[in-house]
Order: sequence, then structure tokens, then C-alpha cells
Amino acid sequence: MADDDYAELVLTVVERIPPGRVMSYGAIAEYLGRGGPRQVGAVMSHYGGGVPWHRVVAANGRLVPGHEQEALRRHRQEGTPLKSDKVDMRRAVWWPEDDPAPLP
DNA sequence: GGAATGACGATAA
DNA sequence: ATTATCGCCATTC
Repeated sequence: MADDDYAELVLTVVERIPPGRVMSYGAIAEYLGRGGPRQVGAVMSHYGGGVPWHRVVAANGRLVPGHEQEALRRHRQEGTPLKSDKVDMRRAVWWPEDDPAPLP
């Protein structure tokens, strides 16, 4: 099934997000070039248990619904640019080509 | 097969 | 800044 592939792709990208940086659902979807923000969100909600899900935020900087407290705590821990209860996107938004991590 | 649903996004009021 | 609506897209009922 292709959707499992898609899920793995999403998870891979999420794992690639460096600490102190975040990526929006839409950004991930755009980067993958298929599906949409909601698909990414769906994958995260179901399969996102093994990746730094807190680094995935809504485009408006809102933290993950249902885990705001948790995500907020971790972000403070990692030094993510925060706006009180939201992420400072202007600084925190990250793009894969921004920081080409060496793939083994 | 059609309607409802959802860790979204952008815009309008 | 906050809330309300509409549009997107694939999955699920």
C-alpha cells in the first residue's frame, strides 16, 4: 500500500527536523509534493508516536492540539523560538534544504 | 457510492 | 487578536 509509504516518508521528514526548529503540516505536504496538510496531520496522529511530533506545528504557529502542554515544555527545553504559547514561525520555520543533513 | 471526518490553511468579519 | 467560513484531500462510516 502506498499510504504506508507515505506515512514513512512523513515520519522521515519529521525526524529530520533539527532541534529548535519546526515545520508546518502544509510545509511537509508541499515538500513531499503530494497529499495535503490534513494527510500529514492524519499520519502524525496515527503513526507519529515515534518521532519528534512536537516539532510539527500548524502554519499559524499553533502547537499540536491535545498536547500543547507537552510540546510547549519540550520546545522551551530545546530553545525553540516561542511566542508565549505559540511558536515564532518567522525564526523557527525550517526547510530541509535549509540544512542539508548528510544522509548515510 | 455518498456523506462525514480530521494533529490544516487562508481569508473574511 | 479571536471567531467564523470555505476550500483541500484522503480515509472512514
